[in-house]
Amino acid sequence: MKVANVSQAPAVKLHVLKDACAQCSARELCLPLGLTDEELQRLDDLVGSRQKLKRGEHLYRYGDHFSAIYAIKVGFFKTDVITEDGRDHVTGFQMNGEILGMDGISGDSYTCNAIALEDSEVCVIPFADLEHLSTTVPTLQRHFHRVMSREIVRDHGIMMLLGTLRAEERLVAFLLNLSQRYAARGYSPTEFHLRATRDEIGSYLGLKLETVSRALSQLQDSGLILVQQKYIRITALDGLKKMLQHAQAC
Amino acid sequence: MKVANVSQAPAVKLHVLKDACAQCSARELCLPLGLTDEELQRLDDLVGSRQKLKRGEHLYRYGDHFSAIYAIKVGFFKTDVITEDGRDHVTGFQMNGEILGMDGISGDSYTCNAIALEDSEVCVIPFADLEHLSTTVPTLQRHFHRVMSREIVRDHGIMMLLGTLRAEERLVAFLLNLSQRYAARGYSPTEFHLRATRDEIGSYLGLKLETVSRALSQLQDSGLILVQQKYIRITALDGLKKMLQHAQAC
DNA sequence: CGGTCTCATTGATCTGAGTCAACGCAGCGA
DNA sequence: TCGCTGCGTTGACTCAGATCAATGAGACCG
Repeated sequence: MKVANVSQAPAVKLHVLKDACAQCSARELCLPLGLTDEELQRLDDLVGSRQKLKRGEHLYRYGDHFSAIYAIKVGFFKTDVITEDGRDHVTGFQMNGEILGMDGISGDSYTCNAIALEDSEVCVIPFADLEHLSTTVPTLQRHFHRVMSREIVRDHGIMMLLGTLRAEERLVAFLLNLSQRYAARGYSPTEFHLRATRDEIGSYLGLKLETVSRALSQLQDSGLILVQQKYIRITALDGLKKMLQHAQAC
Repeated sequence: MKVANVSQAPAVKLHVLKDACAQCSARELCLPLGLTDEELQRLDDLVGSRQKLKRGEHLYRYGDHFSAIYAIKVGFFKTDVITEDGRDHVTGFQMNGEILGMDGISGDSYTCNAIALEDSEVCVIPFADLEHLSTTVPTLQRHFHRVMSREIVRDHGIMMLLGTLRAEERLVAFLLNLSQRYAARGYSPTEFHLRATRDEIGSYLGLKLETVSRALSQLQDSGLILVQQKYIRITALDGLKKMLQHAQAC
């Protein structure tokens, strides 16, 4: 019995390593950018555990005690905030290689809900450990700061979108953003499945679900995209991009 | 000549210290929270210099090379982004004790413009030095992460505002936010001068300047505030707060 | 396989905010 | 002092997107 356990231990360990940062397909987009093998190993050790979520499950909720950030290994998430008067608003959609939970750092509790929109898996990164490790691995520290900063820049972009674009333009910006992120992951930039409902997309873009539906239909009628429920195919990528560049003409 | 310089040096140094973090009125809101005297001294050394700006001057521009973040010592700023099609959008207003420039970390260049809305003074914090110091002062590292996270949370709040609130509610949220920030600085929470024009406020809130003007007039007619150009006096703070809580009833 | 549930589409109507335009006011410089 | 300029206010009209309502399309399940 004991012997069997010991002999199996290395196999288990090997399995863990196979899933770890060094082999992760999301690696390039996640934290471990430009680390040496040795540093990478230390990051592997840092990642406490992986966590699987079924579609619809919460990764964390508003008010939960903050102790970790999460790197999405596979899957698709949304984050939303609930206002005091009950309305909710989707603040973002996150896909593999992206980091969730940085909103929790400032007040030691999460300020939004993170919900899996499909079966997903995340790497749990205990935040205290990350801070500790980054004092001795400057590359990691630097990269983490970049990740947080990128989140700020991204949010500014959304604020701009919400503040200045019209309904159809918002949809176009949303689709182009997805396209570009899928491309960065080696997926098709012109063909993908929306994981979110029209309602969730509308909430994110500051529109009603009917408006989202109409805008999609209109883009289809213009011959720029093809829509079948959640399946989207971009048939004129340049056409979409031009819509944003010439937006002021309207 | 030489002797004179030498004898003056300490006096200058003293003057610098008088302005430094330990004595700064913005201290509590800025970076040096909960540092020991010795750590505070090291932060003082870190702050490379102070920089004065006249009203209307840029602290930095979109595309400028990033090398420092800025702590506002006195004054009031706005940040804005310009879209590819020429429209611009105000992403935030910053006051003393707040940090500017974190958008520049991710891409080594600033992604927005920071403009003084009144004569201002900032502390220049070379970012490389900050990162270096924070590897040996955990409190500083922690606090900096909190500051970045708070920026993310704040942005989520604005996204919610832009996505779900109606014009008048946005104005109310804006005024309450200013009120609360002035209160945190020991100024009156019910009486202050707007530093921004109606156009800038409108851009920030995703409204046109006429709508901002109308909404202010309407709030005044409702007896909640008093408006005289840029001077604002909140006469019913609770009334304003209730407007946001009961917003869904509309 | 029919019933139910969720999500999406489309049409008709309404309305809040945008647009256009006129006017007022304060500050500034000649 | 006057006229200019930038900013703010207010009114009349328009329109993009919200609202209300009906219908359709899958997915799931007993």
